Amino acid sequence: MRNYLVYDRRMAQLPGTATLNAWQAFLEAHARVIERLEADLQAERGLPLAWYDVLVQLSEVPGGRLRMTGLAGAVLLSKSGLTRLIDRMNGDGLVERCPDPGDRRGTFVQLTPAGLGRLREAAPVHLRGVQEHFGAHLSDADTRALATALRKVVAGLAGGERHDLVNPA
Amino acid sequence: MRNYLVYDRRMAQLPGTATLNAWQAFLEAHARVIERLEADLQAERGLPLAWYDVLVQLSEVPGGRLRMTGLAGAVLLSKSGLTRLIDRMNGDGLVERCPDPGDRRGTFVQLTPAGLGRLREAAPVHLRGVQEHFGAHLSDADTRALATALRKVVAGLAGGERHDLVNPA
DNA sequence: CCAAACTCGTTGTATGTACAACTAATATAA
DNA sequence: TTATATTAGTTGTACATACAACGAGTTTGG
Repeated sequence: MRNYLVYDRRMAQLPGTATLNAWQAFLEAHARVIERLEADLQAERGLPLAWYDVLVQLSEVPGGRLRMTGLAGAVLLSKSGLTRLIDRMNGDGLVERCPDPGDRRGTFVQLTPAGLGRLREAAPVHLRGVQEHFGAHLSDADTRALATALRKVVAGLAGGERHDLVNPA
Repeated sequence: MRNYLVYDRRMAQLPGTATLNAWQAFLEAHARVIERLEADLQAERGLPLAWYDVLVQLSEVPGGRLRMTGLAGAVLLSKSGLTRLIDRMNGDGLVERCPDPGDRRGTFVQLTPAGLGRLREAAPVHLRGVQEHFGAHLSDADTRALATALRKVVAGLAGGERHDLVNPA
């Protein structure tokens, strides 16, 4: 029986210099770009990046509404984190909570006209920032390579969930 | 007078689809990989990633000591955030505060033997995670392209600080 | 049907982080 | 030399987030 996969994993278990260099650049680029985007959006439109992210997710779905759990997944936040975030955004009138008639446990978060307005104001600032602080420094080839490589990472993580070897499902 | 630079910037002001794809992949990859690394290190060694980062920074400098401000910059934390983090790590005996004899305002953060021990235990877990969740999914070419591209982003940000056009320095 | 198991969202609580104000020490300049 | 400005680090306060426990609603198996 071939067991090269096990062997390969042992060989590949520790990252080499090239991987560590890429990892370090990845961390620093993320921290610095996010910091800049957050500062720009806050300074020019008074909007935290997390709020912008919620507005974008809602605006991209038909009806402008999502369930709490779905939205939490989309913006990479915990359920409780999203509850509080939606509290704050609701306080500012950017979203509303609506009951889900089909499942009375559930709550829809609905983008309001005011929320859409805020998003329309903020989007040019944010997109300019993405270009200025990220895209502008990359050649077309860089951009393609980056997207390709990082999609592999995301796909690999999704497919590489931890398995319980003692009690396999 | 040639003003194509101004023209170019206007043309390039908004990101195209390719840039947005790369940006989205970048965000998702970062969130998912960090989440996994944090969970692994916490589960297997009871060490938050932020603590690990401090230990690494201290271990990489001769004498195992850094000033608070320098360390704050290295781990991308605010001064006050670092004060509290060092409080906690000091409480666990992993670092110590030592006065700087040359500048009595200053404080050195000194890695303790216990801190070095924790780092030595944790490093294999963390490095395995970097390989498993990040490096393993990339070809050599991917890895090189990633490092190259992201270093350009970091360099571009460093050189592209915001200037105050009204009150130039 | 009904009871057990599950799911949805919120709440209590703890942790972590930032900003602004503060104290102490040092550097600068008249 | 002293007054002023600058720098290092800590502290008060507010905000943001996570985890665990919970109540309410829904699904599932018998």
